[in-house]
Amino acid sequence: MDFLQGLNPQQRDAVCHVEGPLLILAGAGSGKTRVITHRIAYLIDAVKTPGPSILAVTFTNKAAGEMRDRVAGLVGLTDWRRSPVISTFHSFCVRVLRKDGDPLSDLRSGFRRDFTIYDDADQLALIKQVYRALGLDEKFMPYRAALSAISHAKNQKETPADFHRKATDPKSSRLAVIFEQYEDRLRSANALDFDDLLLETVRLLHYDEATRRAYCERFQFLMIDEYQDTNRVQYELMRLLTSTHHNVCVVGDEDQSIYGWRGADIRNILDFERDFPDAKVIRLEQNYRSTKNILEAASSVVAHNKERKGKWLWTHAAAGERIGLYEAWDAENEALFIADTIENLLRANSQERIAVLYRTNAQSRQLEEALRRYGLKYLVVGGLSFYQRMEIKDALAYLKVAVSPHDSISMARIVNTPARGIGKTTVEQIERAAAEQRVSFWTAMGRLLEQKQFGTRAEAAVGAFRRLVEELHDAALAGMRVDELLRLILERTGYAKALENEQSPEGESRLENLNELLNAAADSAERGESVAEFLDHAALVSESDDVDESAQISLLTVHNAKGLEFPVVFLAGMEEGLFPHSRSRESASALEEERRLCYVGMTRAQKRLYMTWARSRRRWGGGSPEPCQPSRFLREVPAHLTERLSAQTAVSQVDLFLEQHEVRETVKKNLFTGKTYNSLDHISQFFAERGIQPASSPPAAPTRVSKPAIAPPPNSRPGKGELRAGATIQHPKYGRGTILRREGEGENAKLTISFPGYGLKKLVAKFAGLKIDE
DNA sequence: TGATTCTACGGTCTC
DNA sequence: CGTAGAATCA
Repeated sequence: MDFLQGLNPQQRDAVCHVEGPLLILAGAGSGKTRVITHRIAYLIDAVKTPGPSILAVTFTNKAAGEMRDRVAGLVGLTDWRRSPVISTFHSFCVRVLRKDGDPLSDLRSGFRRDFTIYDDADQLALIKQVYRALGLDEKFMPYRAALSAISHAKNQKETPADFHRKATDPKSSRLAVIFEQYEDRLRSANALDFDDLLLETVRLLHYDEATRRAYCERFQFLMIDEYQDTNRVQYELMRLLTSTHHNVCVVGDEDQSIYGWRGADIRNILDFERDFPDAKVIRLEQNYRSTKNILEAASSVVAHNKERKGKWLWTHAAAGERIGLYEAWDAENEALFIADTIENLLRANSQERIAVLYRTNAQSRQLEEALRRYGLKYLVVGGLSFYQRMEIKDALAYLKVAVSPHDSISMARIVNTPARGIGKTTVEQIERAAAEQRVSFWTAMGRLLEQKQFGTRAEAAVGAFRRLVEELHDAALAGMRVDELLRLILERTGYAKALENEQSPEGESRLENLNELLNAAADSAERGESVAEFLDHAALVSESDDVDESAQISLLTVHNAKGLEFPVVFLAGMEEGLFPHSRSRESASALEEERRLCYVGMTRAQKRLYMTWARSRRRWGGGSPEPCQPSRFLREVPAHLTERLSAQTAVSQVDLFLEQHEVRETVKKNLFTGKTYNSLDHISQFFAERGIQPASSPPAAPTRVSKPAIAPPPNSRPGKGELRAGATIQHPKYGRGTILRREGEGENAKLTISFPGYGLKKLVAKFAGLKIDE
């Protein structure tokens, strides 16, 4: 097969370049992925490079999966042993550490290859624990701010000791203590956070020459996608992996660098030629995606930036329609305009794919409401993802604990879930002991138990819990399949039972989700993966991995839209303070990043681009609307490329005070069941990662959810002299009532009782002081 | 002890 | 408006 067929001269140059460093500056829509995949195929097929000696790194699992599929399609590889390694930075590092991480225990106390990964929810829980231990609350500094300070420090290779040394005021020395405890706790839990995955891999390769040499020899060719978004640590990793050869090809676009706040260092791409003086630079400037007008508008905006290498994209495409500008009265009107326009577009072409992009997730709600009023189906990307759901996090926490009982964050999550009588005081007691003795929660719990430090009630509860964890841990050690282990967990912990007993639509939905997780676990086990591997996958899925491009109408943040394209794009909320965001106003470089973000948004559009703004917008629910100024980015679009739009008649006709409430309710409900309804499909797809090409996904499911019926109370079975369902009782305050439901046994049983005139009450038998009516 | 209600507070993007 | 933590109640 000829991999050069259908490529333009620059693309062809890039594909044929074999030895030595290569920088590809690939403008938006210039066929970047095509070049990367063809180059890999070329290396394998024409240069006869063995697949496994090629490493290609991307930022998202989705991008990696797509690339794998496309390469496989080009060279017809079905045997994974001959395939190139295509993965994300994070997955790659996890693989290295799990396989060859042993020497790291010299550098990091307590490190073992069976470490757990802390995702950002875990990190948040961890920092909260640290705060609590130090008697701090968010008034000192928001959790997120502390985490981001720590993350930045780590990425600069700063230690808590450095922080202490630099600390001049009480606040920064307090922060140093937080940092120190955070790190301590990670170590005693044998856990690595996202930063650590990269950082420790770098330290390992730096420290252990044999390992480094092995990896350098194995990977003769290294390719890095989205190079403009790499941070300093990723850069170092790249340098280490190319320390014996310089066969590194990086692909990026400085105009699309939008992750500076996350530590991406734009210098990495700006300075590549200085780092590798013999680098060849290829510019891909022909755009194959957008119309001339859209391309020119976007280029004009980004041209206002100073920090760039400078390139000007061109296209053979026709001018196309002009950029539609709409000025709305308020945010609601803006949303209705968008919904109305979409309806018209769909009437003209029912197959049209449309995206509504916005700066902040909070904007999605109003847009959702408007689309619902029009009865339009849509898909929100990046809401609550499958793995962030409570029941899924709980189940995964149990799995993590089964694998590694020292994982204190997971332990804290499940120690009393479902409720088993280990209350706040007991948990605090154990946590205090753990912090004092610098051991894990699990170890501390065992010690306290042996020293008989608990009261009788707590002792029984903790003892039972310990036996439960031991049982699960033994099962995990014995190599039980992950789906069986999960089933065991759900059964032995009473988790599934508790949900069944709820008899509520919500409980049912949670059970369904857990079933879905079981399916994924079964698939994973079928592929011969261990429990730990299953957990690694779960930790490394990201929001943007479940973007479903086949959905007709997508709502997503501009950040999430990176790498995607849509025939029609709306950019909503183009206002000063929102886009560019108010947080970026002080710094020139932050403002440039906002501008690049705007550029990314605009260049997602193929045929038609709309930009809208509202003259007033309320910051949140109850507050009063605040006046807004149009975004400066709107002024940076040359006037001759735009057309002003006015509201369609339909918009003013929509009058919905009555409907509004209902719509709100529906949206709310949907937050629970429907918002990411597609991620259920995607989870199995994700776990099938290396597997078969997924069948093209069906269009988005209808989002008009029917209200779930309230479950009727279970049949009453009258019993004599007992607090049974159906019994009639007397309450000191509420008088006569009927027991509808009973949960649990003995004096701790919870009773749901209907009192005429007072409604339903949930009471605990031993506190309620009930008398049975004869 | 655990569930429910109340209150105070606050907002980017997220591997 | 939504959330998280505190206060309250049974």
